[in-house]
Amino acid sequence: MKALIEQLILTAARKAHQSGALPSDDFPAVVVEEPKSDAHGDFATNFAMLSAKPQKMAPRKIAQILLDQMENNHDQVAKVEIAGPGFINFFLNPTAWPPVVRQVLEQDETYGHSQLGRGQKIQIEFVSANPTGPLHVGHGRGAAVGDSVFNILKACGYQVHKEYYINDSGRQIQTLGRSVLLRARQLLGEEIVFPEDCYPGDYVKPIAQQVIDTKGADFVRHEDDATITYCARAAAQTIIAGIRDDLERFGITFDEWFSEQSLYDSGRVEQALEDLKARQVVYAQDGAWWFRTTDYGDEKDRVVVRQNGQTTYFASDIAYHHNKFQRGFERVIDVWGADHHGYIPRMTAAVEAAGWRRDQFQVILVQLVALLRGGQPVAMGKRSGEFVTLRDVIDEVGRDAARFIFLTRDYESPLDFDLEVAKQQTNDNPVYYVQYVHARIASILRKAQEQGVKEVRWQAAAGARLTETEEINLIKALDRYPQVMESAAQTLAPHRITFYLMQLAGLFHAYYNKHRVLTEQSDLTQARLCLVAAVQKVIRNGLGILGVGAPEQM
RNA sequence: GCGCCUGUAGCUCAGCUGGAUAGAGCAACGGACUUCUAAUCCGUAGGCCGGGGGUUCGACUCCCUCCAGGCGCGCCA
Repeated sequence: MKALIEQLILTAARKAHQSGALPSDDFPAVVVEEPKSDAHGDFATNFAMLSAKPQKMAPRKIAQILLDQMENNHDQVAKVEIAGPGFINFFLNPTAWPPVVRQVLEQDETYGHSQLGRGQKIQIEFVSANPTGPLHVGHGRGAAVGDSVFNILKACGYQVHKEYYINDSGRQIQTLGRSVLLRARQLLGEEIVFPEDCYPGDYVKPIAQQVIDTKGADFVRHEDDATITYCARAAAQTIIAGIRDDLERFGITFDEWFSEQSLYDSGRVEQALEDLKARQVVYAQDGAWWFRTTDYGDEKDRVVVRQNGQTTYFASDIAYHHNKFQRGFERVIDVWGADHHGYIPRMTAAVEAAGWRRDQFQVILVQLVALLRGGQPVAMGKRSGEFVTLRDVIDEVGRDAARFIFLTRDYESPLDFDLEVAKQQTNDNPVYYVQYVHARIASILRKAQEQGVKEVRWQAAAGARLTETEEINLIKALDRYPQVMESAAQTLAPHRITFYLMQLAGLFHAYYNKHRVLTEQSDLTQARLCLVAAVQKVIRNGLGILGVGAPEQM
């Protein structure tokens, strides 16, 4: 509907220019918005105001010229008027709205999809938690955001690939191996003071037991590199399997699990470093190799190969990101925890130094999550050895509530996740508010069937009976869904879908309480059944984007 | 000290990349179930958009500055 108004304005402007009424053909981008106040019509544009400068004319005068060109030859538009400093307000004919319902019903699960992305290849990487322990709530937020952004981009015609990067190399993993080894020896009765830098969590114990069971007690008595490496690999494997399991339970699967170690094994890290050397952006100093990231806006240069010859984490990350682009992705999106924001400049440098544009690399910085129970903070952190895992949260509050809550906030703002609130089935916890709409409509449809309604089919004549204010409001909201989706894709903002759904749900509940769908008049009943069926589809589609289920009953 | 994020109703947050009189939920108060699910709805009340400057027809939105909170500033990952 909005597109129609945009066309109307642009056409009028062109005609006005051709007839000489407007001197310039330097038109601003047509921006059509939906005014907050009904008094300002269904749609409004500031086109005339923005044209004031290029046309060297008063905004209201330009508006009048455009109006003259529009005539009133469009049956969807009832009235056009000039208001305030030069807004042009459009009032639509009430009959313009009902056909939207038909469109929703026809497009069904593809309603809201678009070709915005034109098949652009995007890689999105998220979670990528180190395999040194189970996932916590912070990872859950990143997972919910990443997966939802993936869904949005996919729906908007991008070719998206989602990936989990496994940090299965480096010192951290060795530390994990040592932790397992020491735990194993403790299990065998040895008195060992557990070192500060090792992982104290309970999840290490079963892994240690498993090593003892498969390799025997003698194996773990030797603390040599081979033994540690074995323990590390075994632990990482087990933990990754657990992570994968938790994510699946959270409704998330990846197209690819990408191993850091594989970058070393295939020589890609070395290759990436050679590339940087060839491009003369690395230099040797103090026995280490430095990447001149300051050339690309970083505040200091960064080490890629340490004095001791070992590469840094940054080095493999460079290799990984180069690899992403080499695989043909035109855009790369990383979802990181806010505590990693300091790495953006150097990663951007790495992308740019290798010849890609900096705007091809985007980082979604997800702010931290504070876990609460009844308003009181729950102790977190791996070092404390005891923490609430993502799995605990899913088990306690449910997958749908958890995912929805993670997306009820812009990811740029910090989130308090209160377990008590998440369990409550009140409006403090709007997931049920939205799901309830779906269930309610399902119930109406069941009831209709019981009453002998064979099918729900759109018919224009009957559709014209949708004239109640609440019905028009609902249809307008349905009409807006594709735009919300596109704006969510453009700004990578899944929470817009969440808020849209809450608003749509509110409109439906208001309608439901005021009007009956199943009436004595069969054509009116048909029209209303079509309307609510359309609402149900949009709710289902939207919840699907968020990774939340749409129940038939509650 | 420097960088990033945040600051909007008592609380939790939106505000559609600069639009008209700043919105929603919770909490408070008052109402609505013989009806398709009351996990719902209707109404009332609630504001110096952290402070101060600037940009312009117009600023919660953009720029500068100050204040407050969170996070980050390793040859760690």
